[in-house]
Amino acid sequence: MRASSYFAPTLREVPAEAEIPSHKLLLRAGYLRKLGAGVYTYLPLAWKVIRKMEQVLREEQELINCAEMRMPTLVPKELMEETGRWGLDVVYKLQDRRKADFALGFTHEEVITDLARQELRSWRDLPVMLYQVQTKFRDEPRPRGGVIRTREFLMFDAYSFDRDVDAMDTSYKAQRTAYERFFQRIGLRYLIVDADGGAIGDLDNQEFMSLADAGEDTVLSCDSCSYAANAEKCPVNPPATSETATSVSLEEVHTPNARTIDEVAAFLGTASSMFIKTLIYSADGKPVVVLVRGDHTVNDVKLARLVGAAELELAPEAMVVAVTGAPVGFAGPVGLTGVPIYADHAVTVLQSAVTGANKADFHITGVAAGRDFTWTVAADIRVAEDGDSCPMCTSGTMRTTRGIEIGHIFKLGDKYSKAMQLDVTGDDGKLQAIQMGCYGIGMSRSLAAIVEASHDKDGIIWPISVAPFEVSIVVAARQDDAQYAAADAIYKSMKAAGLDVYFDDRDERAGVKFKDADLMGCPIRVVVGKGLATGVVEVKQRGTDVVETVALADIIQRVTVLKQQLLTALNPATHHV
RNA sequence: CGGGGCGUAGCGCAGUUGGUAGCGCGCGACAUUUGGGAUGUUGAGGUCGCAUGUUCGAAUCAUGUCGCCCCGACCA
Repeated sequence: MRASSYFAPTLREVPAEAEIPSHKLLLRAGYLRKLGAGVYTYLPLAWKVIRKMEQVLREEQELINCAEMRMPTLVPKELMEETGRWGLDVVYKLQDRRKADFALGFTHEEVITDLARQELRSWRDLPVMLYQVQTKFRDEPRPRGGVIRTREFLMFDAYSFDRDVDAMDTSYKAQRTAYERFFQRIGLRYLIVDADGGAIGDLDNQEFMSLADAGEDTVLSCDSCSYAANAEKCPVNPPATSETATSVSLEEVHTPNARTIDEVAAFLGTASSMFIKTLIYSADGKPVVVLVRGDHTVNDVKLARLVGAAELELAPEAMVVAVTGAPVGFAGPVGLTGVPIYADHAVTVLQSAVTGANKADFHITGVAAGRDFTWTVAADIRVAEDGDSCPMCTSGTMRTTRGIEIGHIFKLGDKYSKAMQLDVTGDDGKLQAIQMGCYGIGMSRSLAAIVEASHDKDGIIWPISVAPFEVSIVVAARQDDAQYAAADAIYKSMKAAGLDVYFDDRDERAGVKFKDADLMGCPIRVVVGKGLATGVVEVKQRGTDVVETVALADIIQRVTVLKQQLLTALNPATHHV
């Protein structure tokens, strides 16, 4: 491709809307433009990267016998109602001229399951794995981070259909391997973490996380074993030792205007870890009391699963007053009756704690768990934190980092097949529900994740497997006939040699072209300039400062070898994450 | 949806006590330059997000509204 007739509008200044590196660079380097909040146009460069990612994905899916297909974007309301998802807030809805309702596909379990139940008859038809790469629509409450979370985005989604749980496990593992190879080949380092399945279910599911400061998720990983989990999933070990019982007695203390843990802790001069944080939740409209240590945070996901509530949120003020008899900020477990009390393990060993007195402007000190209050259920309901002991190997320590969720694989079991009567005749002649799995990769998000992980102050540094161009040629002085002729000849022969090459033949000053080349981020740069007088050109790898001088006659050969080396470095057989 | 911030030229921004708009970059032309975002001369480009109101007069004040960004909620 010749720059003189290409469309890659670069910006010298960073648009005010961008904050994270990938967003800034993708805008500046001419990959993306915003149309509205969470709605982006992928300019030629970005689209080319996406297409290259897709190609790698296709090769890997082919290896596990997963076939590409394409489902509609318009999904009839009736189908969505079968699984109860028509009413979800994230669904974009529209009507046709006959007033028929449709959803814009935000995922395709319903469509694929409908197809499968019409076509799959016998266990002999299984297994089947299918995938597509398609635009998804979700009415996100808050799009953010450029292309990290958008309302319209490109996603790979695959679905597996198996006769039983063992076969489903096999499909799940095959996809996991395909994912590992895919991410390695596109040069994106990742961590596989245990995750919460959200509304889709609570069977085995794992997320592929690209570690980045701009990530939306908190990831905990063990510094000793290989265990890692999303913070919303990560189990917390119960306290190893219980505190020795003390004979401190209860004392009511006046704490005027001190409502938060920090305020009361400062007022009393007591550490927040000695507090019992008492929160009133509304679980499907009914009050529930939750106790965690003052320095801990309630894990809403764990709590919702424990309580078994569909809707769980902090109770409105009126409910708090009704339950505790005090305004918000003075709740405590002592003397609370008639409401289920869920206590985190860490709370059940406290022996001289501070908590609210269920009375305005008063707290109680010297509170002993078991002696002064009891609980309905003691469980793990707090968010895991940096420094916690590992729930798997118990000898390691968990450390936190931020991560971008680039892939998620799920075992669905029979959740959708039962809801939608997807069954086949088994080898015993009886109908049985199919075991499903579903697998997703955020393509546009992965694009951003690569940039987050691979850039410097000058621009993007693409892994060669997905770079928009493998090589970029810069003619230092376009108006020098000899230079231009040489560069043009190199360009043509590189194309003939099968290299994906970008030729910056614009009549710009050399500096401008160098800056743009760095921004764009192609892995190999060839400069045709002064050296031409002695028959040489320069070769430089993006991200390094080593400049190689290569004889004109050897340039194709040299660049081809370099390309091969860079590709080999990304090969799953040799590339260890 | 709650909290905070911002809407003025393609991009980044300024605009005083209310008097009908400016700077830098970018863009066009010309000249001089030419290996890391050149310099000079000159030129084009704006219903100041939108609406209503106050006023002789509104980018500026008031009310409303729309949009965008960040934090939180939310995120199959």
